[in-house]
Amino acid sequence: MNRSSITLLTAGFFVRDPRKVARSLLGKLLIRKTARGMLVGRIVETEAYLGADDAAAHSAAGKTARNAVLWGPPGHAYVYFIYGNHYCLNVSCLPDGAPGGVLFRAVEPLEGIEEMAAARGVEIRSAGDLKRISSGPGRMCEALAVTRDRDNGKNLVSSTSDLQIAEDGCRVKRVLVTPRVGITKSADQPLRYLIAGNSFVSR
DNA sequence: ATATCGATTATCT
DNA sequence: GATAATCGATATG
Repeated sequence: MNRSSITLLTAGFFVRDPRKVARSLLGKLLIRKTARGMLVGRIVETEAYLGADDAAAHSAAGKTARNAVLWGPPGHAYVYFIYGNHYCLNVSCLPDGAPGGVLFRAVEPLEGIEEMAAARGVEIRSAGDLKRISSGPGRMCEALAVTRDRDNGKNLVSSTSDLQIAEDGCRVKRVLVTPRVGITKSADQPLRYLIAGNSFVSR
């Protein structure tokens, strides 16, 4: 990570098909600013959820109070609570008024690793323990202290936001595409994107 | 190593 | 009342 050349993504980055956004987000940075410093992870795994023709998307059944952010302006956080235990973070895609999003499934911890491990209750005794910090949507949210109350609807490409998506010039060599994880509807579609060979992806 | 299961609650039928 | 874009623990090979 080249710290001197970190730049925020623009809202325009997200005015595209979620499949394009999901693929393009690989290698980008997810940043949480805290009073104690920055938490930074490199995005290594995403899933696209299409507004239309995607039974697995939360937007499939229409706009509700829960999923309204998916219809809102691009580059905003859609956070939902699942299985009575976990939060999951998405970013809204497509122009204001059109539903669509990308789920963040895993990041590779880069900075603030001690803080993130502590938030997860993970003790770092070996290199392998690093992989348990943020390899999975629920784990990643816990590591970055992402919750619905705090972050749902937040602009992720605003310089004043404490949760941001940025880039540092990192180039991803090869991308793997597989079916999405944990869904029952439209489970066969290849809409999960991950950096080939990266060991910080989920399961 | 993989398989199965319980936790726990917002949301929708 | 059923389900869910998950995780961690436990059981078994």
